[in-house]
Amino acid sequence: MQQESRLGEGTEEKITTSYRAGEVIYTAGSRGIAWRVISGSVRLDRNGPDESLFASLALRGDVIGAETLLFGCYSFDARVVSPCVLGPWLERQGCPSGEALLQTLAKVEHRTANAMSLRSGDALNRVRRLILMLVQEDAPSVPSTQIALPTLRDMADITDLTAETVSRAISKLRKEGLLNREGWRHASIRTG
Amino acid sequence: MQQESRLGEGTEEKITTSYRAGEVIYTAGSRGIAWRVISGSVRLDRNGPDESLFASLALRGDVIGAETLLFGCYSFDARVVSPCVLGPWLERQGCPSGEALLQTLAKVEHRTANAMSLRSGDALNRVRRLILMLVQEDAPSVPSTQIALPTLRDMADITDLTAETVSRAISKLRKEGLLNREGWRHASIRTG
DNA sequence: CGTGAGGTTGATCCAGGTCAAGTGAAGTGG
DNA sequence: CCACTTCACTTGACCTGGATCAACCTCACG
Repeated sequence: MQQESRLGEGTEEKITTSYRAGEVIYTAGSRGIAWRVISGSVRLDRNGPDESLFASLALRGDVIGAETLLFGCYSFDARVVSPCVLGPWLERQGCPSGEALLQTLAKVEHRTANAMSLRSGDALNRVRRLILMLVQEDAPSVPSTQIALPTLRDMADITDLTAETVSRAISKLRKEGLLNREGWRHASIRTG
Repeated sequence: MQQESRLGEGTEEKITTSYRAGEVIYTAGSRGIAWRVISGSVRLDRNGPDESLFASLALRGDVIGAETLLFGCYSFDARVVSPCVLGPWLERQGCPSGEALLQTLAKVEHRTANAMSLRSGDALNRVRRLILMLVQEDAPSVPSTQIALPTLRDMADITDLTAETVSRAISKLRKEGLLNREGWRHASIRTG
């Protein structure tokens, strides 16, 4: 957790927290509040008996840790995939409204379908879909935009490939012209 | 949809509907209510631009079609994987309670993690996990139990394998002794 | 009984896993 | 400011698990 800032936004004041790539936001079993992803991306992992397994990917607008309102603690580990900003969800305590919950529920189901699609098809398309997903959710409808790429390890976990295969896929995407390298682990993407 | 029955259950009367394997419960875009899965299993598919893609698997206790309360129509296709019984969810209309929605939300996130785990590891373990998932959710803590196996096609879609590979995996599981054939597309499973 | 959909099994091929040997960038201590 | 370390990424060579293609079998149902 790097910084906290108070931003006036519309009529209400919001508190947000920025996280850097690789940071742990929370771990399963610990206590805390539910968060909304303002920007960036977060991976949720189920820490199974043996090791930690990728469970799903939260992007801008998604709510993470909602189960804490029910169980009092988190069910998953949350780690930053690309630098992100979080804000508290449902600041005013008490019984959350049905409407907000229904929207969150619909979003989670959509997110599930997206995550599953990242594990179908060949390596090149999985990685392409992942990168487009990260960009489009962050900055929709811009012809060319910048992105902070996740680590190969994260992309490999998400797509169920190896880091080597992801690296090769990204090389191909660069040759294709989808990605242009822009410094260390940053790229610009052609979305047109 | 094969039959409707009214069952006294506790103090309240419930209406349930039984579906046979392969039946379509609803399609994306159509109107209807939200359902709770009483038994059996249902696959939800996103009908993408090209073809229908597996999005997630609903088991006993899961709610499907909740998005209809928000959008007025379904977002996914729902098809029966193994014979199932559904009941309406939130019979009395109006704003659903926060508690019930939170539970449903937590269940969906759990379901996502389960579905993702069916697309990790080698073919044998994916199929094994799928079968154990279908059994455990249906009849927990029984040493040996019966199961109506889904079609190879369904199992292949869910695990992102081919039908041939699933068939070979099931043969191995039979040799292992996990599965015993009991007639056409039925089996008993050793859960001890 | 005949037909068709689903399941099984074998042979072959290749995408991606695995192993290994680099390279480049960000730090770190002198 | 510069060695030195370290971690992430890259690239090559090889091998294997599962896809693909094909032939066949089995049950359910009309």
